[in-house]
Formats: sequence, C-alpha cells, structure tokens
Amino acid sequence: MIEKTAGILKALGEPTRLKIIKFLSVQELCICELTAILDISQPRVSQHVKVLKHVGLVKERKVKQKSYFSINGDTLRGSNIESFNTFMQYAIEEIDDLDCECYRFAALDSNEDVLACRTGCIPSIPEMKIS
Amino acid sequence: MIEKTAGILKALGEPTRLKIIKFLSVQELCICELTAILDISQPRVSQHVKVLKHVGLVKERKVKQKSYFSINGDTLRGSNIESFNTFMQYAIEEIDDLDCECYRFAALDSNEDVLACRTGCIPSIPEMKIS
DNA sequence: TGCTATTATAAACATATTATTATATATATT
DNA sequence: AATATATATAATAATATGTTTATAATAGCA
Repeated sequence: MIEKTAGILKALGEPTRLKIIKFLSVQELCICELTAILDISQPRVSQHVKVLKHVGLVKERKVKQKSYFSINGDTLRGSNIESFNTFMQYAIEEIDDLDCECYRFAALDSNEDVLACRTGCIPSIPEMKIS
Repeated sequence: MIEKTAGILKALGEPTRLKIIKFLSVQELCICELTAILDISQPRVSQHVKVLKHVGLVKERKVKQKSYFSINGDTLRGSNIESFNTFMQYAIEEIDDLDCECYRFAALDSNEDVLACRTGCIPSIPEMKIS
C-alpha cells in the first residue's frame, strides 16, 4: 500500500509528467501529438508516458502503428489521487505496512530513548558510557 | 504552479516520508519520537522531515531544544492534495506555465509533424530528404 | 564554564533519475 | 521485398536522491 501510493505520487511529482497528465485529461493523445505539444524529444515523451502507464495512471489504445494514451480513471478520478486519499483515510492500524510502526507508536511512552528525550535524564545506550 | 505541484507530489512520493506524514496526521511528534516509531537513524528522519517542511507539508514548533512537527493543513487538507487538485481543476488555458503548450495544443491540426503522423505522408523535415 | 541533550548539517558513497543520441521494433505501404 | 512511419528501447552522461557516519550547532543544566 505504501509502496504503491508512493509510486503513484512519485510518478506525478515530475513537471513533464504533470503536463502530460493534464493534456491527457483534456483528450486522448498519441506520442506524436504529445511531442508536438510539449516540444521535447519523442523518446523523452515515450519514457515519461511509460512511467505513468507503469503506475496505472495512463492507459494505452493501439491503432495500427499508433498508440493513443488517455487517463486511467480508476487511478485518478475527479482530480483526486485515489491511492493517496485512501492511504490518508485509513487509520494507521488498518495499514498493514505500518504494523511495526504502529506497535512502536503505541509503545512510545515506554520507549527508553523517547523517555530520555522527554525527561532529559536517561542516556540512550548506557553501555556506551561504561567503556 | 507546475513546479510547486510537482514538488509537493515528489516530496510525498517516498515511502518513509509517507509514513511520517501519516503519523503526523495522528498527532504532533518530535524527531526523537519519529525516530523511535520508524526505527531508522535520526539524521535520516531529520532529512526527510526537512524535505516535507520545505514544500510546506509540515510545520515546526520549537520548545526548548526540541522541535515538534505537525501537518500543515493549508497544504494538505481533508486527505486531498490541494495543490494537485487545484492544478487538475484549472482549465489548461488558465495555467500560466502551460501557455506555450496550450498554443501548440490548439495548433495541433496545423502542425507539420502531427499531420504527417496522422496521414502518413509528409516527412518531418523535407530538407533532410534533398541532401 | 563544562556537560548533556536534541536536532541539524556535512561528507562520502551508492543508487536512481532524467535527457540525449542512436538504434531497434513493429506495422503499414509501395 | 524494400521502404516509410510510429514508437520503444539501449547506452551514455549528467544530475539528483537517499543512506550512513561523523560532526556541528543550539539550548538547557550542573
């Protein structure tokens, strides 16, 4: 869940890819048209589209030699980032990837380092002081 | 606008930072506590928090030597990414950063390369064929 | 003043990302 | 079959990112 969400956000976190997403949200476009709109090299367009497709933000329709790309509404709907919204809406306990973290979060008050940090008395690793 | 939006999404597009955002959404935490929860090195926590703070996703409250961090609701509200939503809600013509791209988008039908691509007849750079 | 605690920064390294250039692949068309 | 078109991939170089280790800075406290 976390890896997937981070992957989608990372894919969106690049100016050229944001532009591609934006224009594909207006209409389906082929690589050639995106290249003309963005005025950058064709391989550069292909590579960025590939990243967007890889995380499921964009889908492809092939006609003859041409590839038409459009927004995948299942991933990106109503201008919200579904995956991120879902992630934020879940309680931390409901997110499997956070099992360990949740346990430590619940146990913060009995964590040595944290207690030392809060009260300013107990050193983190007492053994270190002896040597 | 595009750079800012991409910056926020990029900051969120990293697993450790997503975890930090998630726990800060539950309650305010200091570096020491985040370090204990995530069970990673303190510099690593500080550096990731710095990235989140830099794009305005997180804010800092200093008490004595300690720094408490929390979610900045102005940037991240109701589990939506404001900046991205805004970006997607604007029409392409309303986004200054897309002025050039919009112009070329509107002129797609008179773009040589695109016409060639669509009809499959006119070469991109005729001069190249002469030599 | 000297010591401790908390966080930040710097240096070094490994890895990842991006853009460019060149080439390959796939699919018509002649 | 040979050629042209549309896109994908590979190789390379430049830059950026993430992690670790060590150290600095800042702010109390003895």
